[in-house]
Amino acid sequence: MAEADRVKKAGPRSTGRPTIRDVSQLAGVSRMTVSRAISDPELVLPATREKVAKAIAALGYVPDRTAGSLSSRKTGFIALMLPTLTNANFAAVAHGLTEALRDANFHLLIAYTEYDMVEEERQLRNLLARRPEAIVMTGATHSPAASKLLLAADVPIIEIADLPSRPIGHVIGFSNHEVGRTAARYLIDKGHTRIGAIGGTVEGEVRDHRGEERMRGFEDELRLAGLSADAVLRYGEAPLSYDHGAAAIARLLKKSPDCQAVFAVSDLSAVGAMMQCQRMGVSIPDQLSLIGFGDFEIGRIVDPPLTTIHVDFNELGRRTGATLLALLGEDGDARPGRVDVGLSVVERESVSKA
Amino acid sequence: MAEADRVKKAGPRSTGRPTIRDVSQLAGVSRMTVSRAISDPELVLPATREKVAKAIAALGYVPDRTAGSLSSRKTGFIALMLPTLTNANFAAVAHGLTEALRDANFHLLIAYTEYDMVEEERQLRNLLARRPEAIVMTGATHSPAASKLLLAADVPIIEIADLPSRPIGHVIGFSNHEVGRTAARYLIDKGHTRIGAIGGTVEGEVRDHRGEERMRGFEDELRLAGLSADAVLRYGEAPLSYDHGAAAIARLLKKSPDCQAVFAVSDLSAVGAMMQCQRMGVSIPDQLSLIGFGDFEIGRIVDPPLTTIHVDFNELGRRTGATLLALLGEDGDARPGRVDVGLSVVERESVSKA
DNA sequence: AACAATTATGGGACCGATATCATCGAAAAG
DNA sequence: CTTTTCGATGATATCGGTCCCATAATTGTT
Repeated sequence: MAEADRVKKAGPRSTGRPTIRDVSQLAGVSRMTVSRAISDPELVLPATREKVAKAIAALGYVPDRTAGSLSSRKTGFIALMLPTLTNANFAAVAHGLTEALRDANFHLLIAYTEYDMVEEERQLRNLLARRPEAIVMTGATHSPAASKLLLAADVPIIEIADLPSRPIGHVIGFSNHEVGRTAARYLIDKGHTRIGAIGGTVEGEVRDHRGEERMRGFEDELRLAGLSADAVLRYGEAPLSYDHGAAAIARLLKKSPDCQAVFAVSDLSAVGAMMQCQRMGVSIPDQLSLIGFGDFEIGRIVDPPLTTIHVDFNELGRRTGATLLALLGEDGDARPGRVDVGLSVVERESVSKA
Repeated sequence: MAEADRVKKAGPRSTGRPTIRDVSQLAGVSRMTVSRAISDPELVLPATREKVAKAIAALGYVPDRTAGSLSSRKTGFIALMLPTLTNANFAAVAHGLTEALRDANFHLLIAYTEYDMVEEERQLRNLLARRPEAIVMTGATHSPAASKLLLAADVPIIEIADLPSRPIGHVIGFSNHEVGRTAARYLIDKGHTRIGAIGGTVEGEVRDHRGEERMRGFEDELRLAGLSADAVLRYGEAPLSYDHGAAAIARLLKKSPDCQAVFAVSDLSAVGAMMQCQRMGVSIPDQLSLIGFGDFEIGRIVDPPLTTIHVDFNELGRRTGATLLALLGEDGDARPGRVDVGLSVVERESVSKA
């Protein structure tokens, strides 16, 4: 019988909370049996399992995963790096991921970069100290040091919401460049020729790389169509919101009063711009067409409803979760995958008909 | 000199990543010195510190907090239980908290109940296994088992966004009952007598206890004023959003066509209701006054701007963070505190003037 | 100068689980 | 009836840090 376990008392550094040893002593079995009864019940006789369950309930025992993690070298953590949580789409990703990982008993460790690469690196280091079993990064632009840390981490890495040409690991995303191009094409197809855009990357310092990518795609498509990109305005800093859009559109229209159509890199800016137009007596879509990005709920609510480019962030979160589960499950398919969840134009009424 | 540390090789169960032992051997000091150089540099001579720093950089060493947590019995985790992340106010709380805890090197462990008490209990158990140093619960209505778990956890507990009469630990919140009463009083003051409300708790099964509390406060105030609470409609289930408000207001106006003013337990429902009224040709505020709760950004955007009840969730998150830091810092003031962050009416234009 | 106090560092046990291998009894195979 | 196989359980080392106490070196005290 488990003699060694029966006599051992809690050491001086113990927390006082019941441990697996207390359970084993009360149940009259070894610690290993308790461990198995919890994490792999089929290996234990039903009668034994019952005894253990009783002891657990009697003591109010809650296993310590910190200890378990150290021993098994599996922490059950997934690191998720987001620009911010106060953005419905990123929140949706986090939500979808949590959902997908819930039953596998993984926990998400979320960190926010606030669109700052230095902060990203700092946060990454903190995250790494928790020994996550996989890392999910939003975007694909990292500092050299951060890239090095990621490579050295030796765990699956998934870059999401982007489609980098030189990815570090797996990719589940969409092309932000294509978003911009699609927006431009859409406005061009509607017959506009004086076309502008508002986004948040001030000259010289890029914070929101994905937003900047959308701006570039937009510009590229304009040029391809032989149109001027003069009315593409970069103003303010991420995170972009209503106020940004309002200020940006005011500037833009002052600079380029003949502008017929505008792409906003975020629906939030787009809506802010819309409000500002109302205040300035600029009618949408009659005097100015507006297309956004992100398909935020608010775009359905405003009047006129906002035409926008939709990406299924929920799907993105779910796909990421499923990939993670596959990666961390059985064998761990090592081949880095690349998934493009695509995008689509949601036609509503903020763009004038061709 | 550290002879024992110099010879020891990595064991068979090692991950292969550099450990503190590798650093100590390369730097020619003991493990403890490395540990101190990292977490308490003042205890180590600058020259030694330098040697350690070099070794750390050379190896790309990242400390393992799992091991550190086990040993020090300080995990650096704060558990945060939220109904959902896809709600700007809760996201703001999470954001504010993260912000406040960032420099103290704490990590937030977030779990979502989806407004389900059974799920809350399950999530709580999972959270507890991570040995958080404090637990932040949204709301104050828990299952008996959950309450027992919380009590037994033996760590500071903060209940937020509510003002329970029999709290488990610290409280930082506001009275949801008072929110309802304030809304009712406001509408009454504006001269309305046929007053209704829409909220999401179906008869018999309460999911959103805080929302239900707001409904009750609303009803209580109506009764106090000698008004009928017949037009208080419970419909649908949390989480409440636009569609809920739209459906609910349609029902309500069908049932009580003479209703003059309506309180929605959430701005999201209120905005949905507003849209539905537009579709039905009911003019706001001329034919129907509308007041919401939560002061979501969208309320500023819609037309007419939504009158609502504001609670500073940001402040709530910050206060919670500060309290946590104090609690986990020096001495750990044991007296459970109680903070009411209050509430205020944001007068906009969705309520007709008296 | 002798002794106490302080500072810098090291040695070893320990935190609470699980990996791994050993053991033991019962059932299956020969 | 022995030998092999298998299923259930146990003993022990180990994961990678930090706590606690010991020790050596330095500084301060009278």
